[in-house]
Amino acid sequence: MTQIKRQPNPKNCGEAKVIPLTLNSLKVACSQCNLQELCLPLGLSETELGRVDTLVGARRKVKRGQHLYRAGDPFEAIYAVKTGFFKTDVLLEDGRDQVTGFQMAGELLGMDGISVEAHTCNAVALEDSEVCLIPYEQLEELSSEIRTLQRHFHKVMSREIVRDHGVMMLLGTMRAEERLAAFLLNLSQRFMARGYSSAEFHLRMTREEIGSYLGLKLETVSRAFSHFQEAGLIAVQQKHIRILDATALKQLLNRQPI
Amino acid sequence: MTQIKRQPNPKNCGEAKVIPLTLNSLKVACSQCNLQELCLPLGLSETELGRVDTLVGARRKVKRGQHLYRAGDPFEAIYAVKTGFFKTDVLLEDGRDQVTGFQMAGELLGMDGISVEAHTCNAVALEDSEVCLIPYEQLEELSSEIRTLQRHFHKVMSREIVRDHGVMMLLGTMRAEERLAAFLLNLSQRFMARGYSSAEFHLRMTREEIGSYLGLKLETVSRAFSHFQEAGLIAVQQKHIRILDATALKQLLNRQPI
DNA sequence: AAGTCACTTTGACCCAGATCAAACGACAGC
DNA sequence: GCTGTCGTTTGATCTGGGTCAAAGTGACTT
Repeated sequence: MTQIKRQPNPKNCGEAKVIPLTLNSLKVACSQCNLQELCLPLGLSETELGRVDTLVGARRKVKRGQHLYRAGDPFEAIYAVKTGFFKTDVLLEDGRDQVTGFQMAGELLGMDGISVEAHTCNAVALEDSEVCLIPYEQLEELSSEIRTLQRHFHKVMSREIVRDHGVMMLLGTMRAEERLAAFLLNLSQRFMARGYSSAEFHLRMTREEIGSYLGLKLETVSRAFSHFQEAGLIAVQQKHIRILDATALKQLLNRQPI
Repeated sequence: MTQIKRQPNPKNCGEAKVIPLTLNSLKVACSQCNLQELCLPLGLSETELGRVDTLVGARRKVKRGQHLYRAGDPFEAIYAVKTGFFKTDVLLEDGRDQVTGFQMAGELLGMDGISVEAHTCNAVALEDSEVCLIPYEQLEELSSEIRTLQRHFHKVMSREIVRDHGVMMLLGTMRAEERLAAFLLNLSQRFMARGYSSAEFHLRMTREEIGSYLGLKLETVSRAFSHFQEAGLIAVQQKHIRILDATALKQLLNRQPI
């Protein structure tokens, strides 16, 4: 039951607290977690799951606006979102930045850090959140013993690569409204997979963050929302979204630009 | 010394031949390969390297224009480029496609296939090429025994994720000439790492393929090349590129757009 | 209750890059 | 050598989305 040492942090603000593992918190470790079908332990047997419980060492609360990790932080663990919502972003030297993804419950964060043993992007909570720490050293150890875990971890990383290809596609070939439609449908589908409504949800991110992710300016995102609303595809009120015509949204994607 | 079964292929054209492992081909397995410092076996000991030799089962020649694999093909192996040059691309239902990457000697191909046990993109040789087959089942097996190999494989996948983030950045925030400058500098650096000139090289891909990768139209790519040439940054003659002022190219990237 | 602040919407205008079109160059096959 | 094909360059024009600006909308503070 290893607890990851907190990284030393010059400024003492904006950082999250590690919750040491107690009998109480163990109750929500993987074998009892209702996210297990979406998360790392997918497909493990009862006994294997028991061993993964010993891997997931501690949980950590991250308040809205706080960083889970920052680019440059030493890489020690990957994180599974237990509750809440995160964004990851990359920062260029010249100040430009881009949101590379949004993560919700059951999704993993931090795999970018393995390559150079340091995180290469920032992870910020968009609402009060809680994550499970998965110390990487131990994950390696356990996954060399449990083949299913190794296989599944590889799949998770591979899925991340495939997801990134999808974003590249979106950024490289789609027009503004297609990008937003794809984004909404993707969110909708992920909320559904978690048992929430696929038709009605609350955006945790600002128009600017959506724009950054989609390679658009916030005004363009706002205009696209308004246009979708006028066309009767969705109902928007600030961050509250209701999808009225999912089929039409999907058709927007399959339309040839020429 | 396993040989991967060739996938059944309806059309018998455009597919590559598997070369069974012979005593002769063994001479160029990993332990004797001058690419080992760029490829999968990086950082392995002598004895570990010997075991990896038994993993890399066969090589396969792929002629220019042929597919190494296609989206939808069952995933059985990843590939290391031995010689030559590849592109990978994704195809959307509506016919739009995008190049997601270019791969040269020492680089790995096919990790996108792990996630759903089928390839999710196409890999096409841009010149006559040869790849080493790394059967995935055996890679899993061996990497659970050799910790260094496991670690290194994770790093390779993680590096792919980080690379994709770089492309997302490029597509989401950079202007046409910045994208092309970034592309040229990246190629230059990769040629250098392989012992070729970083200042002078031959593009294996068309303007259209560059454009697809960079989210631009081929005309825009061509115009950017011409503009770089007028500005004395490079000399272009068809696919032959000479970088005259790498510093200026780098400065193009660090310039604030506002 | 009023003020502040962060986010969003909407309008007017502009420009980078797309589109359309035509000419040009390189190379393979006959 | 000629010819067809494919890729590239260059010009002219158009437009989607960026930019700039101002007003609107909550939500939180005092």
